[in-house]
Amino acid sequence: VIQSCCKPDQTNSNFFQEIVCNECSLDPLCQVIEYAEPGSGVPDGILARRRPVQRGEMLFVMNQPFQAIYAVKSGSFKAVTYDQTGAERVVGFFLSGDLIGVEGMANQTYSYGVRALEVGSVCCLEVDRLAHTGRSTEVLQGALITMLGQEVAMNHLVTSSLIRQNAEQRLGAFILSLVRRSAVRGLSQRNLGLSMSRSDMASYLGLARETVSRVLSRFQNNELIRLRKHSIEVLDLDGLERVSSSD
Amino acid sequence: VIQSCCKPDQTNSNFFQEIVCNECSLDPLCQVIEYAEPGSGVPDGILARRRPVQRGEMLFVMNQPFQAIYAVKSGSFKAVTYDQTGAERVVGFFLSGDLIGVEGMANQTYSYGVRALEVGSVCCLEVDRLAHTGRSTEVLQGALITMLGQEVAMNHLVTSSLIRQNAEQRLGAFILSLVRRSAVRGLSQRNLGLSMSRSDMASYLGLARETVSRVLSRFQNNELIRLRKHSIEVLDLDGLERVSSSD
DNA sequence: CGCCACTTTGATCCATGTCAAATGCGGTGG
DNA sequence: CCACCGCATTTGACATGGATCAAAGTGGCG
Repeated sequence: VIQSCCKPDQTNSNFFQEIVCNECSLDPLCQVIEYAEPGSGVPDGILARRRPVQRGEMLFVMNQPFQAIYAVKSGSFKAVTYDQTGAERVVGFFLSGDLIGVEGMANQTYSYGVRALEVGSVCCLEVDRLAHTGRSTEVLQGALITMLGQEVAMNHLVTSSLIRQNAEQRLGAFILSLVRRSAVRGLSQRNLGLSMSRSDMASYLGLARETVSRVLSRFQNNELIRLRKHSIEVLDLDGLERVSSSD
Repeated sequence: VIQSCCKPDQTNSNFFQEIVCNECSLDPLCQVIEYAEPGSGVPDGILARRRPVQRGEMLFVMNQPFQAIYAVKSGSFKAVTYDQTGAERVVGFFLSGDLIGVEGMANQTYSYGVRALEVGSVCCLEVDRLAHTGRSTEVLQGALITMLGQEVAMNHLVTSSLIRQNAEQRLGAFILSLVRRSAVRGLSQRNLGLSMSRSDMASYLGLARETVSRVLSRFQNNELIRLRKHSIEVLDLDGLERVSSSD
């Protein structure tokens, strides 16, 4: 029997709430794998397997040769590159159900590194081995093209809006994107885990740490959100939409 | 005989310098087509054909169903989206040899419109018909994945740097990107055609028109470039690299 | 309990957006 | 060929959002 991400390795006990497979971005690929012909020479348990990760652990580093794509089952991650001075630049966050590393497949190299923001677990699909599974390749490629295309389309939007938004709009939109991603996964839309530091958010949004802090405080004063230690409670969705989209 | 972009339709006389096929981004796909089996049922001249475009003409509009990918043979184009107020937002430029519309393939919809900045010509590859050419599909998909992956990787870079660069850095990097694209195509690296307006550049870079004007003037005063009517002469490449990368 | 990293808050300065006016350029009609 | 008009570009003056520097507050962990 082929080991897919839907059949977690029993040795990996995991105490955290995990996203179920049919809400997982990797699922289409897992499906493909399930449908691969028996006897295609694929060793059991190779294609997708669960793996726990520690806080701070790197899934892979920038410029490392491409090996696998990952699906986040629980926890959260940040994608980082480095500027000339060696300072970390956050270029993205990954939450439960997100796919990590898809675009590395094209260049055979990861264009950024990925670090875990908290303990969690991932499903790991070793694509180079998958290439030998026979006729499933075409279907896999189709799925991949769709994912890449969506990423490109989304990126265009994100880029072109981020660049001309002010600090309130960027942070509002950022929070809303977290809310929406929570909603898609069926999680609470009021309470958002905020596993990344203010510095990470600032780096991602192209703002100074202090500005992030100030704007979040302002949001709280205006009763749009309530700040907690490592989470925020969303009080006024409409209000957030208003500040983030006045464009 | 299959009509590829390498065999321009004689009825389309074109007076402008065109990029040769082996420098064209579409060439890998054209190659695939050449290698498609004879008798595969593909009508002659359908796969890729040359087409002239007028200044201001739209290749396709935003949200239009995906039909074809284009390769720029001559001329230049801008990709545009629209904000809530209906104002145009430039999200990219396409020059000779560039591919247009690749990511539309994934979603079956173009995520932006494309307008010609000057007279020119394109090769037009109608992908939906290509899907019926038989076994070439897998190779085509491979090429497509590579292109999309590169686009995603490049976008990550562009996004994450644009957002935290100041006006000089953005414009310097923009000019350098034009220089590099010229170099790849074997064109002059000193004289750059600047077919887009200052407003287009400003929109693309997320700056005010006035700021673009001021910074270009500053560049000229510092003898980095010389401004012409619709072109710029690059005087000091190293200087440009210096202003654009101090990050 | 105390250290250290992170966050918040305050004060100041500068880059860039905005408004306004001048200049330049291409096209059109006389 | 010239005069005029409209539009793009340039230049100037000013206002302000956010970066930067500085310092105080907060929380986690040994």
